[in-house]
Amino acid sequence: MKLTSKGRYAVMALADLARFDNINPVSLRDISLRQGISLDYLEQIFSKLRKKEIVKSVRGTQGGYVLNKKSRDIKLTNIFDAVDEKVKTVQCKKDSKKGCNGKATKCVTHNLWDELESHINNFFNEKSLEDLVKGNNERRI
Amino acid sequence: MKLTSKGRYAVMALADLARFDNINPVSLRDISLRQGISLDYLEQIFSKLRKKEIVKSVRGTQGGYVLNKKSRDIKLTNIFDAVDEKVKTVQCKKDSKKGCNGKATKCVTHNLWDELESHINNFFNEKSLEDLVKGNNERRI
DNA sequence: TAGATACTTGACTAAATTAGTCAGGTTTAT
DNA sequence: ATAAACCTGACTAATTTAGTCAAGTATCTA
Repeated sequence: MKLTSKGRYAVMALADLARFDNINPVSLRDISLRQGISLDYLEQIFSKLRKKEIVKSVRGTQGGYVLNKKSRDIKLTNIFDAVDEKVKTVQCKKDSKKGCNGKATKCVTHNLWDELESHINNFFNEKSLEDLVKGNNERRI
Repeated sequence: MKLTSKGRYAVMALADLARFDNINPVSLRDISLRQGISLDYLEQIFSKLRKKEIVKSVRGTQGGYVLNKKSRDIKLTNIFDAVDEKVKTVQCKKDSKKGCNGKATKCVTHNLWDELESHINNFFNEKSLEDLVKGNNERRI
């Protein structure tokens, strides 16, 4: 199971976007400066977010990105999903179709990871971008 | 945040041990065969489990490993801890001592990861080896 | 006491992943 | 026109993982 910087950056960037996009699009350059994330890396991340319709892009001068949904409707699950940040546990090898590791039965840990996975997913399903921005007033415009 | 095969193997191996150690020590060779885990890798893992006093070793012919505590008293947290399987979220860079990424304030995601971390740790603190073995009757002696 | 079994330790490594960088575009407001 | 900003794909250094390999030491049993 992994949760890496890419996921964190995506959340940070979107939280930034949620606070600063009122009317005008927000440029990645601004986000890069404010959040201290490499511009090139942000571009990769936003490319994925756009494909999943979490943000919209506006090209050209004065362009940038805008949220494509209300921040309350963007759950962390959606974000992680978009950037391929899979919250998945280690899989048992499925040599046979019957059980784990080629055995006839499920391995002892099988249900455990399933349980954990739902546990974590529940957590991320509940949290929206709005929750994050509201709950944490870093705001200092 | 990571949860890799090492942690899963440790749990599988200990669950195996919990079921088969009645009087006699269980050899890693047996565990290796039953669970399909490389013997050499198991040795690394058990070396760590022994140092944390989760198992005891018995050398020589007919030797092997024995649980050092009751399976009800071995929590998954203890196991992961022993094999350096840290359930920790991505850290913010602490350039300054004040906040994240050298900023004066905490980053938006800071509390989020803390929350998630406790969420997961709670889960692992509750589960004991006994729970696993009981709940999942792969037993087919 | 010889030999086999099994633990013990440390060094090494191939493959995968991460967290980016780099280079070269295209679009559009001014 | 030109600069700002999006867009895309290829590349890479560093790290981690999931082991393997080698060379032991301890102890039981014949």
